[in-house]
Formats: sequence, C-alpha cells, structure tokens
Amino acid sequence: MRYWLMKSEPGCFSVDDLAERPDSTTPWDGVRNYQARNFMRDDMKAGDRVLFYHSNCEEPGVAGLAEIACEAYADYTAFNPAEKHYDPKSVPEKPVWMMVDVKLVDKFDRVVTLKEIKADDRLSGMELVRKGSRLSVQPVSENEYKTILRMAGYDEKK
DNA sequence: GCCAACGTTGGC
DNA sequence: GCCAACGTTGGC
Repeated sequence: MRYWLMKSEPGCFSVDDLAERPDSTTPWDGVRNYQARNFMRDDMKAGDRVLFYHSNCEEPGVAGLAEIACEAYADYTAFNPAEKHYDPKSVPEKPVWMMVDVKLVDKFDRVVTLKEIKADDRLSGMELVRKGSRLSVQPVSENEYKTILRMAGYDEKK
C-alpha cells in the first residue's frame, strides 16, 4: 500500500464537499501536470491512502483521510471544450490526462496545518515543504503518513 | 535545443 | 493582493 497527498482548494472543492458526494467519492479531474498525472496513472492502486490537503486558503493543511477508489482512467473533462481544463491535445482515442476516483475515509477532527508540518522535524522531508514545490499529487512516506494521522488525533483502527 | 515570455500555483 | 517559483509555449 502506498500513501499520497492530494491538494484541493477548499473554496473550489473541500473535504466537506467530498463528504457530500454520493458514496463520498469523486473523480479527481483537472490535473494538468505530467508528474502528477504519472503518479496517478502509474503508481496509484485502489486502497492506497490519501492525505486530503487544503491549499490556497486561510488555514492550509491536511483536513482528512481519503483513499484511492479505482485505478486511473481518462480524464474526460479534457475532451470537453466547455470545461475549464479542456485540452485539445487529449482526445478519447489517445487521452493525455488521467484521473483516479478518490473516496473519503474520514474528515479529521482538526486540520493538521502546514505551519505544524513545517515545524515538525519528522516531516522535513515531505515534498509539500520542499522549497518551490507545487505538485498537487505527491507521494508520502509511511512514517510521514502515520505522523500526520497521529497529529490529527486520528485512530486508523476505529 | 535555447531561452524569454507567459500563465499558474499557493503561501503569506 | 503580492510575488517567488515553477511548468509550458513558441520563436529562433
């Protein structure tokens, strides 16, 4: 099992929005970065755990725990000219952009803030806190994952 | 292949 | 709103 961190702007799609989706699941559409796509396409497996991160907001941080619900498939929003992330390079016969489905496991009782993450020596290796890093889909080590769950006061076995 | 210009990300 | 850092585009 692998561990990931995925960013979303809560003003656009928050952990609460995910909770309200049918089966608490959503297609993770709109990723238009090759490195992020490659992680989704090549490395994500159903059941992998996801730290749901709120970015570009008042209190940036990890807001909940989710999981990968299925392996990558074509991001069909790229085919539609009416979509914000339309990309004529990507066509159904040869899709450029891929996405996975993400399912909420639990919203955390409290957000583990970026500030706390930066202040914690155990998390200094995270891609998230690397200078200049903007990757919206990124791998997380098992230790980092467990540390953040503990900081959230989240008991995985409940 | 180089690189300047541009658009985007995302913390602050 | 600012701006640093990044990825992409396109002229040459």
